[in-house]
Amino acid sequence: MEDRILLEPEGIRLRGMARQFALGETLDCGQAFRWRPAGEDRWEGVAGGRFLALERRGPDIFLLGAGGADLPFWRDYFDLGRDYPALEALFRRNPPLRRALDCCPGIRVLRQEPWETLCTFILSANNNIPRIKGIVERLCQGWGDTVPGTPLRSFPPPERLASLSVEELAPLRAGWRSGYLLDAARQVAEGRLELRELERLPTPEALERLLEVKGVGEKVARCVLLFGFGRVECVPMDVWMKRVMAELYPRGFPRYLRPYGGIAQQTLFHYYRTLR
DNA sequence: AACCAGGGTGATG
DNA sequence: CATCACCATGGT
Repeated sequence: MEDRILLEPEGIRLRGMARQFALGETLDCGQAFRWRPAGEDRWEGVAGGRFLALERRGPDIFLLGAGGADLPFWRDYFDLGRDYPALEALFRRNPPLRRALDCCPGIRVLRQEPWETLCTFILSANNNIPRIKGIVERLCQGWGDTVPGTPLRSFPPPERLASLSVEELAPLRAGWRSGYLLDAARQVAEGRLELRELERLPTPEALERLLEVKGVGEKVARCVLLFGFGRVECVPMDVWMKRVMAELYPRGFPRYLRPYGGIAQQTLFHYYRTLR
């Protein structure tokens, strides 16, 4: 894997990884909300306070503008250390998953920042993806920090939001979710919720703690654990996945899939949501 | 106009 | 534990 990661003047080249990194399907499949298309096989966005452009060139993926100092961050964010080809081989032993993979291979599960993930999935409750994106963008534009070299802004830190009122958040047009957002911000800002501490906890206990945040139920908590803490065994059960599980896996995932249920889920979710 | 959207809460059986 | 109205907003 390391031999595929090359530092070049333009940025970081991921040699031969296009096959295991479908840009559009990964960046715009409802796990992250700040990436936007910027041309053929090109996407742009902000994470961790940094701007990044991704581009597919033939078999390679380029992380344009990223240097050696940024590599550790993007390696974590894009889960570059995981052997996705091996995972795909495992998934292909399962017929429903094989059908989904034949249609849309290369979907990765990102490991985003816990705070941003918590907020965006609080905002996702009974909401649709385009509108979630709009709310998140307005949140960043309103209270985020500038990102060098771009008109974009970073995701606002908890302390920035903790001092606000629901009235001040009205421009977000997030509706009743604004109150939940503020509760989370205050818990984190006041040290009552230590996201760094959750990192260390076993998944069931981290889940319990997340459920204590207002507006966070089972589904949102599992999204946070999966997309923000890399707990790839977590399977968020939204309306789509409930249908998929009822129809295709009435007895749950087979045992060999369970350690990676969250990654399997993301491909199944995308397949059955877009192509049904 | 009614229904839906990667749900959650609080109040009822 | 299961169900249900309700929540605010925007799109069909």
